[in-house]
Amino acid sequence: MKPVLSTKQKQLLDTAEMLFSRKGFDGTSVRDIAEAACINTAMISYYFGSKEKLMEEIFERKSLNIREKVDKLLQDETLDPFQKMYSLVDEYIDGILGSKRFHRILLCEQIINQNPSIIQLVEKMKTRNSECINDLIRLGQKKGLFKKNIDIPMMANTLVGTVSHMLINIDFYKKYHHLGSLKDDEFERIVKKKLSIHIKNIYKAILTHES
Amino acid sequence: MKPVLSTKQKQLLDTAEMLFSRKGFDGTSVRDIAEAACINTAMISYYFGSKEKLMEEIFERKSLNIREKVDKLLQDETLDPFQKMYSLVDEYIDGILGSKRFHRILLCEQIINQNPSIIQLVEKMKTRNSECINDLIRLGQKKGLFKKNIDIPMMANTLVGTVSHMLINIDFYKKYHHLGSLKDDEFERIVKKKLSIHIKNIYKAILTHES
DNA sequence: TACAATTAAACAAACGTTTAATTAATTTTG
DNA sequence: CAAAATTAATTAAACGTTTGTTTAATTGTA
Repeated sequence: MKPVLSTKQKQLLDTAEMLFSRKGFDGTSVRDIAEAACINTAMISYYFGSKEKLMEEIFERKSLNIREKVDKLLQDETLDPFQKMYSLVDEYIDGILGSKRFHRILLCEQIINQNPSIIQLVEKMKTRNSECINDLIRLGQKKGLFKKNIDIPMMANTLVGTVSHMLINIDFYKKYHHLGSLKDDEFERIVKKKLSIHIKNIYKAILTHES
Repeated sequence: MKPVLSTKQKQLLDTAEMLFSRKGFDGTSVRDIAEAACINTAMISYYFGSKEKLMEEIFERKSLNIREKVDKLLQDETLDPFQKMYSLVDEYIDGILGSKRFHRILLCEQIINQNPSIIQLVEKMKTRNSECINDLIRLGQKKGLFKKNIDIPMMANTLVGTVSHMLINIDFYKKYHHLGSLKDDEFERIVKKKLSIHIKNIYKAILTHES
């Protein structure tokens, strides 16, 4: 487990995450971060070693890991395979929209692969999360409820792709539905609900209908 | 119409696009670009005015605009609304996967909004392309083939999100399906085909089934 | 007294852009 | 048509900033 951080360290990580998500890693200077956090610039190297390692720290602390929750889902005998898949969908929606700033950074960082430690971390995360969907789908297939020949990474792709793209287009979405007057948390609730229904419909169709 | 470019100008734009898509705008220096293109650094300012304007030039020349093609689709009376939607899906797949480098830059740039001209350009592109899907869906609804109450931006979101996320995860996808030995163009053909079938299935389900 | 936290200043390197000089290409002129 | 004049293309060097990091001195705390 990662060591506990001081108030100032948390403040730096949080400010850095905020700036990285808005201006990108290379578009944010250590002076930007320090100034926004009202902390001396030298403290970043003092605490984390370097700007790169600060970024790694963010990734290590924020990576979405749903393995534990899926294990519980797999064992839960009160839920049928569909309900389990639906729970997974909601886990992803909550996980991604619940930490928008990190997942915006993640999106950029997946394209601009530079830091080897981060590449490795993301790769591991992808593999684990991919296995989760895999396990749940295999279960449904074993019970004869899901059809065979399902392109599992394509399923994952649509789930993460749809939610991630909402992250990018959320302002456009707000405008289109004339929801500008809504409070942020209320709008967020609606978006999550809409995404949830939408993706569950898709999953149901793909998992059952013959093509 | 944009003026014709010299060989060197095209070379610089192409090299810049390649580097921006791999290292990001801020992660790429003008010296990087010039060196990779074997052209003197000063030529970038000489030709384009600045690094920023070079980026704008890339966007102006590569932006995906499917309005024309959709207009033709709308008028084509040999196709039913489903076939028209399916054509749109393939247009997006070809458009995005056909210029991967630009669309990787676009993904990053949508998150890291900095350059006002590019924000405006992307906004316009989104609106136009969104209207296209809108028109096609309204047509199907008018003919009584598509169900009512379709969340159109959510449809667009799934289309673009799924294809864009493939752009990010294409190596992972290749590995998963053990297609590493395939030639690039052959693999690309397969991915496009798989995406096409997958998204058309989704669209068919959403456009017809009652939820 | 010792150790941790914090600071302002300094560091070399890299950044985007401009300059002034030179070479290449084109146009004008006799 | 060739020489001269003009414009365009290209170059190496320099410009002033900004970059991430380190230093050495100072303050706070146990």
